[in-house]
Amino acid sequence: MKNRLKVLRAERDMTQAQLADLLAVSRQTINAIEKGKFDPSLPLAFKASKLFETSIEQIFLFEEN
Amino acid sequence: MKNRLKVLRAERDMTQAQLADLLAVSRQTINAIEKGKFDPSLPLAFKASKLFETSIEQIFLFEEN
DNA sequence: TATTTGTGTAAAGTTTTATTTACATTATAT
DNA sequence: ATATAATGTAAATAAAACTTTACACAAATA
Repeated sequence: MKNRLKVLRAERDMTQAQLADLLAVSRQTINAIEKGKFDPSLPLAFKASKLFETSIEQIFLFEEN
Repeated sequence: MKNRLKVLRAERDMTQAQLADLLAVSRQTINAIEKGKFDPSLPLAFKASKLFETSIEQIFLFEEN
């Protein structure tokens, strides 16, 4: 699963730590998701979509397999 | 998190077991999600959205707290 | 009545997501 | 040049999602 978190952060001049705070997760979690180490939970994906005022589908790109 | 899986199934005359098969999870997982015992993973939410040809947001209703 | 089908649930175990602590590296600023 | 901020990563642990097996119950059906 790819995602646009890094770009969305950059557009808002936001650090991983700031995003982590806003989403109430650890900085390492944000880093791991950005680097594709694992997928966020659905609740976390929803929180990100609300924060960035867009849909989950516009942030996370699902790829089968 | 609420969801419309039961209705989406009913509209298609689909059992929990059939949906589980199509999403490649166990019947108990579908049941647990429908009953709100836990949230699906993001990949599973995506699979459901593709299967029902709609968005994640139209299937799963996020509620803070 | 007996059987089958669909659903609800529970316990034990595995896998995945997320945390905490910690340290290394890169870039920026003083 | 040195300090500071931001990022990458790793190991150990905790929490959540998911599996497997198993059983109970209600409704439909043979």
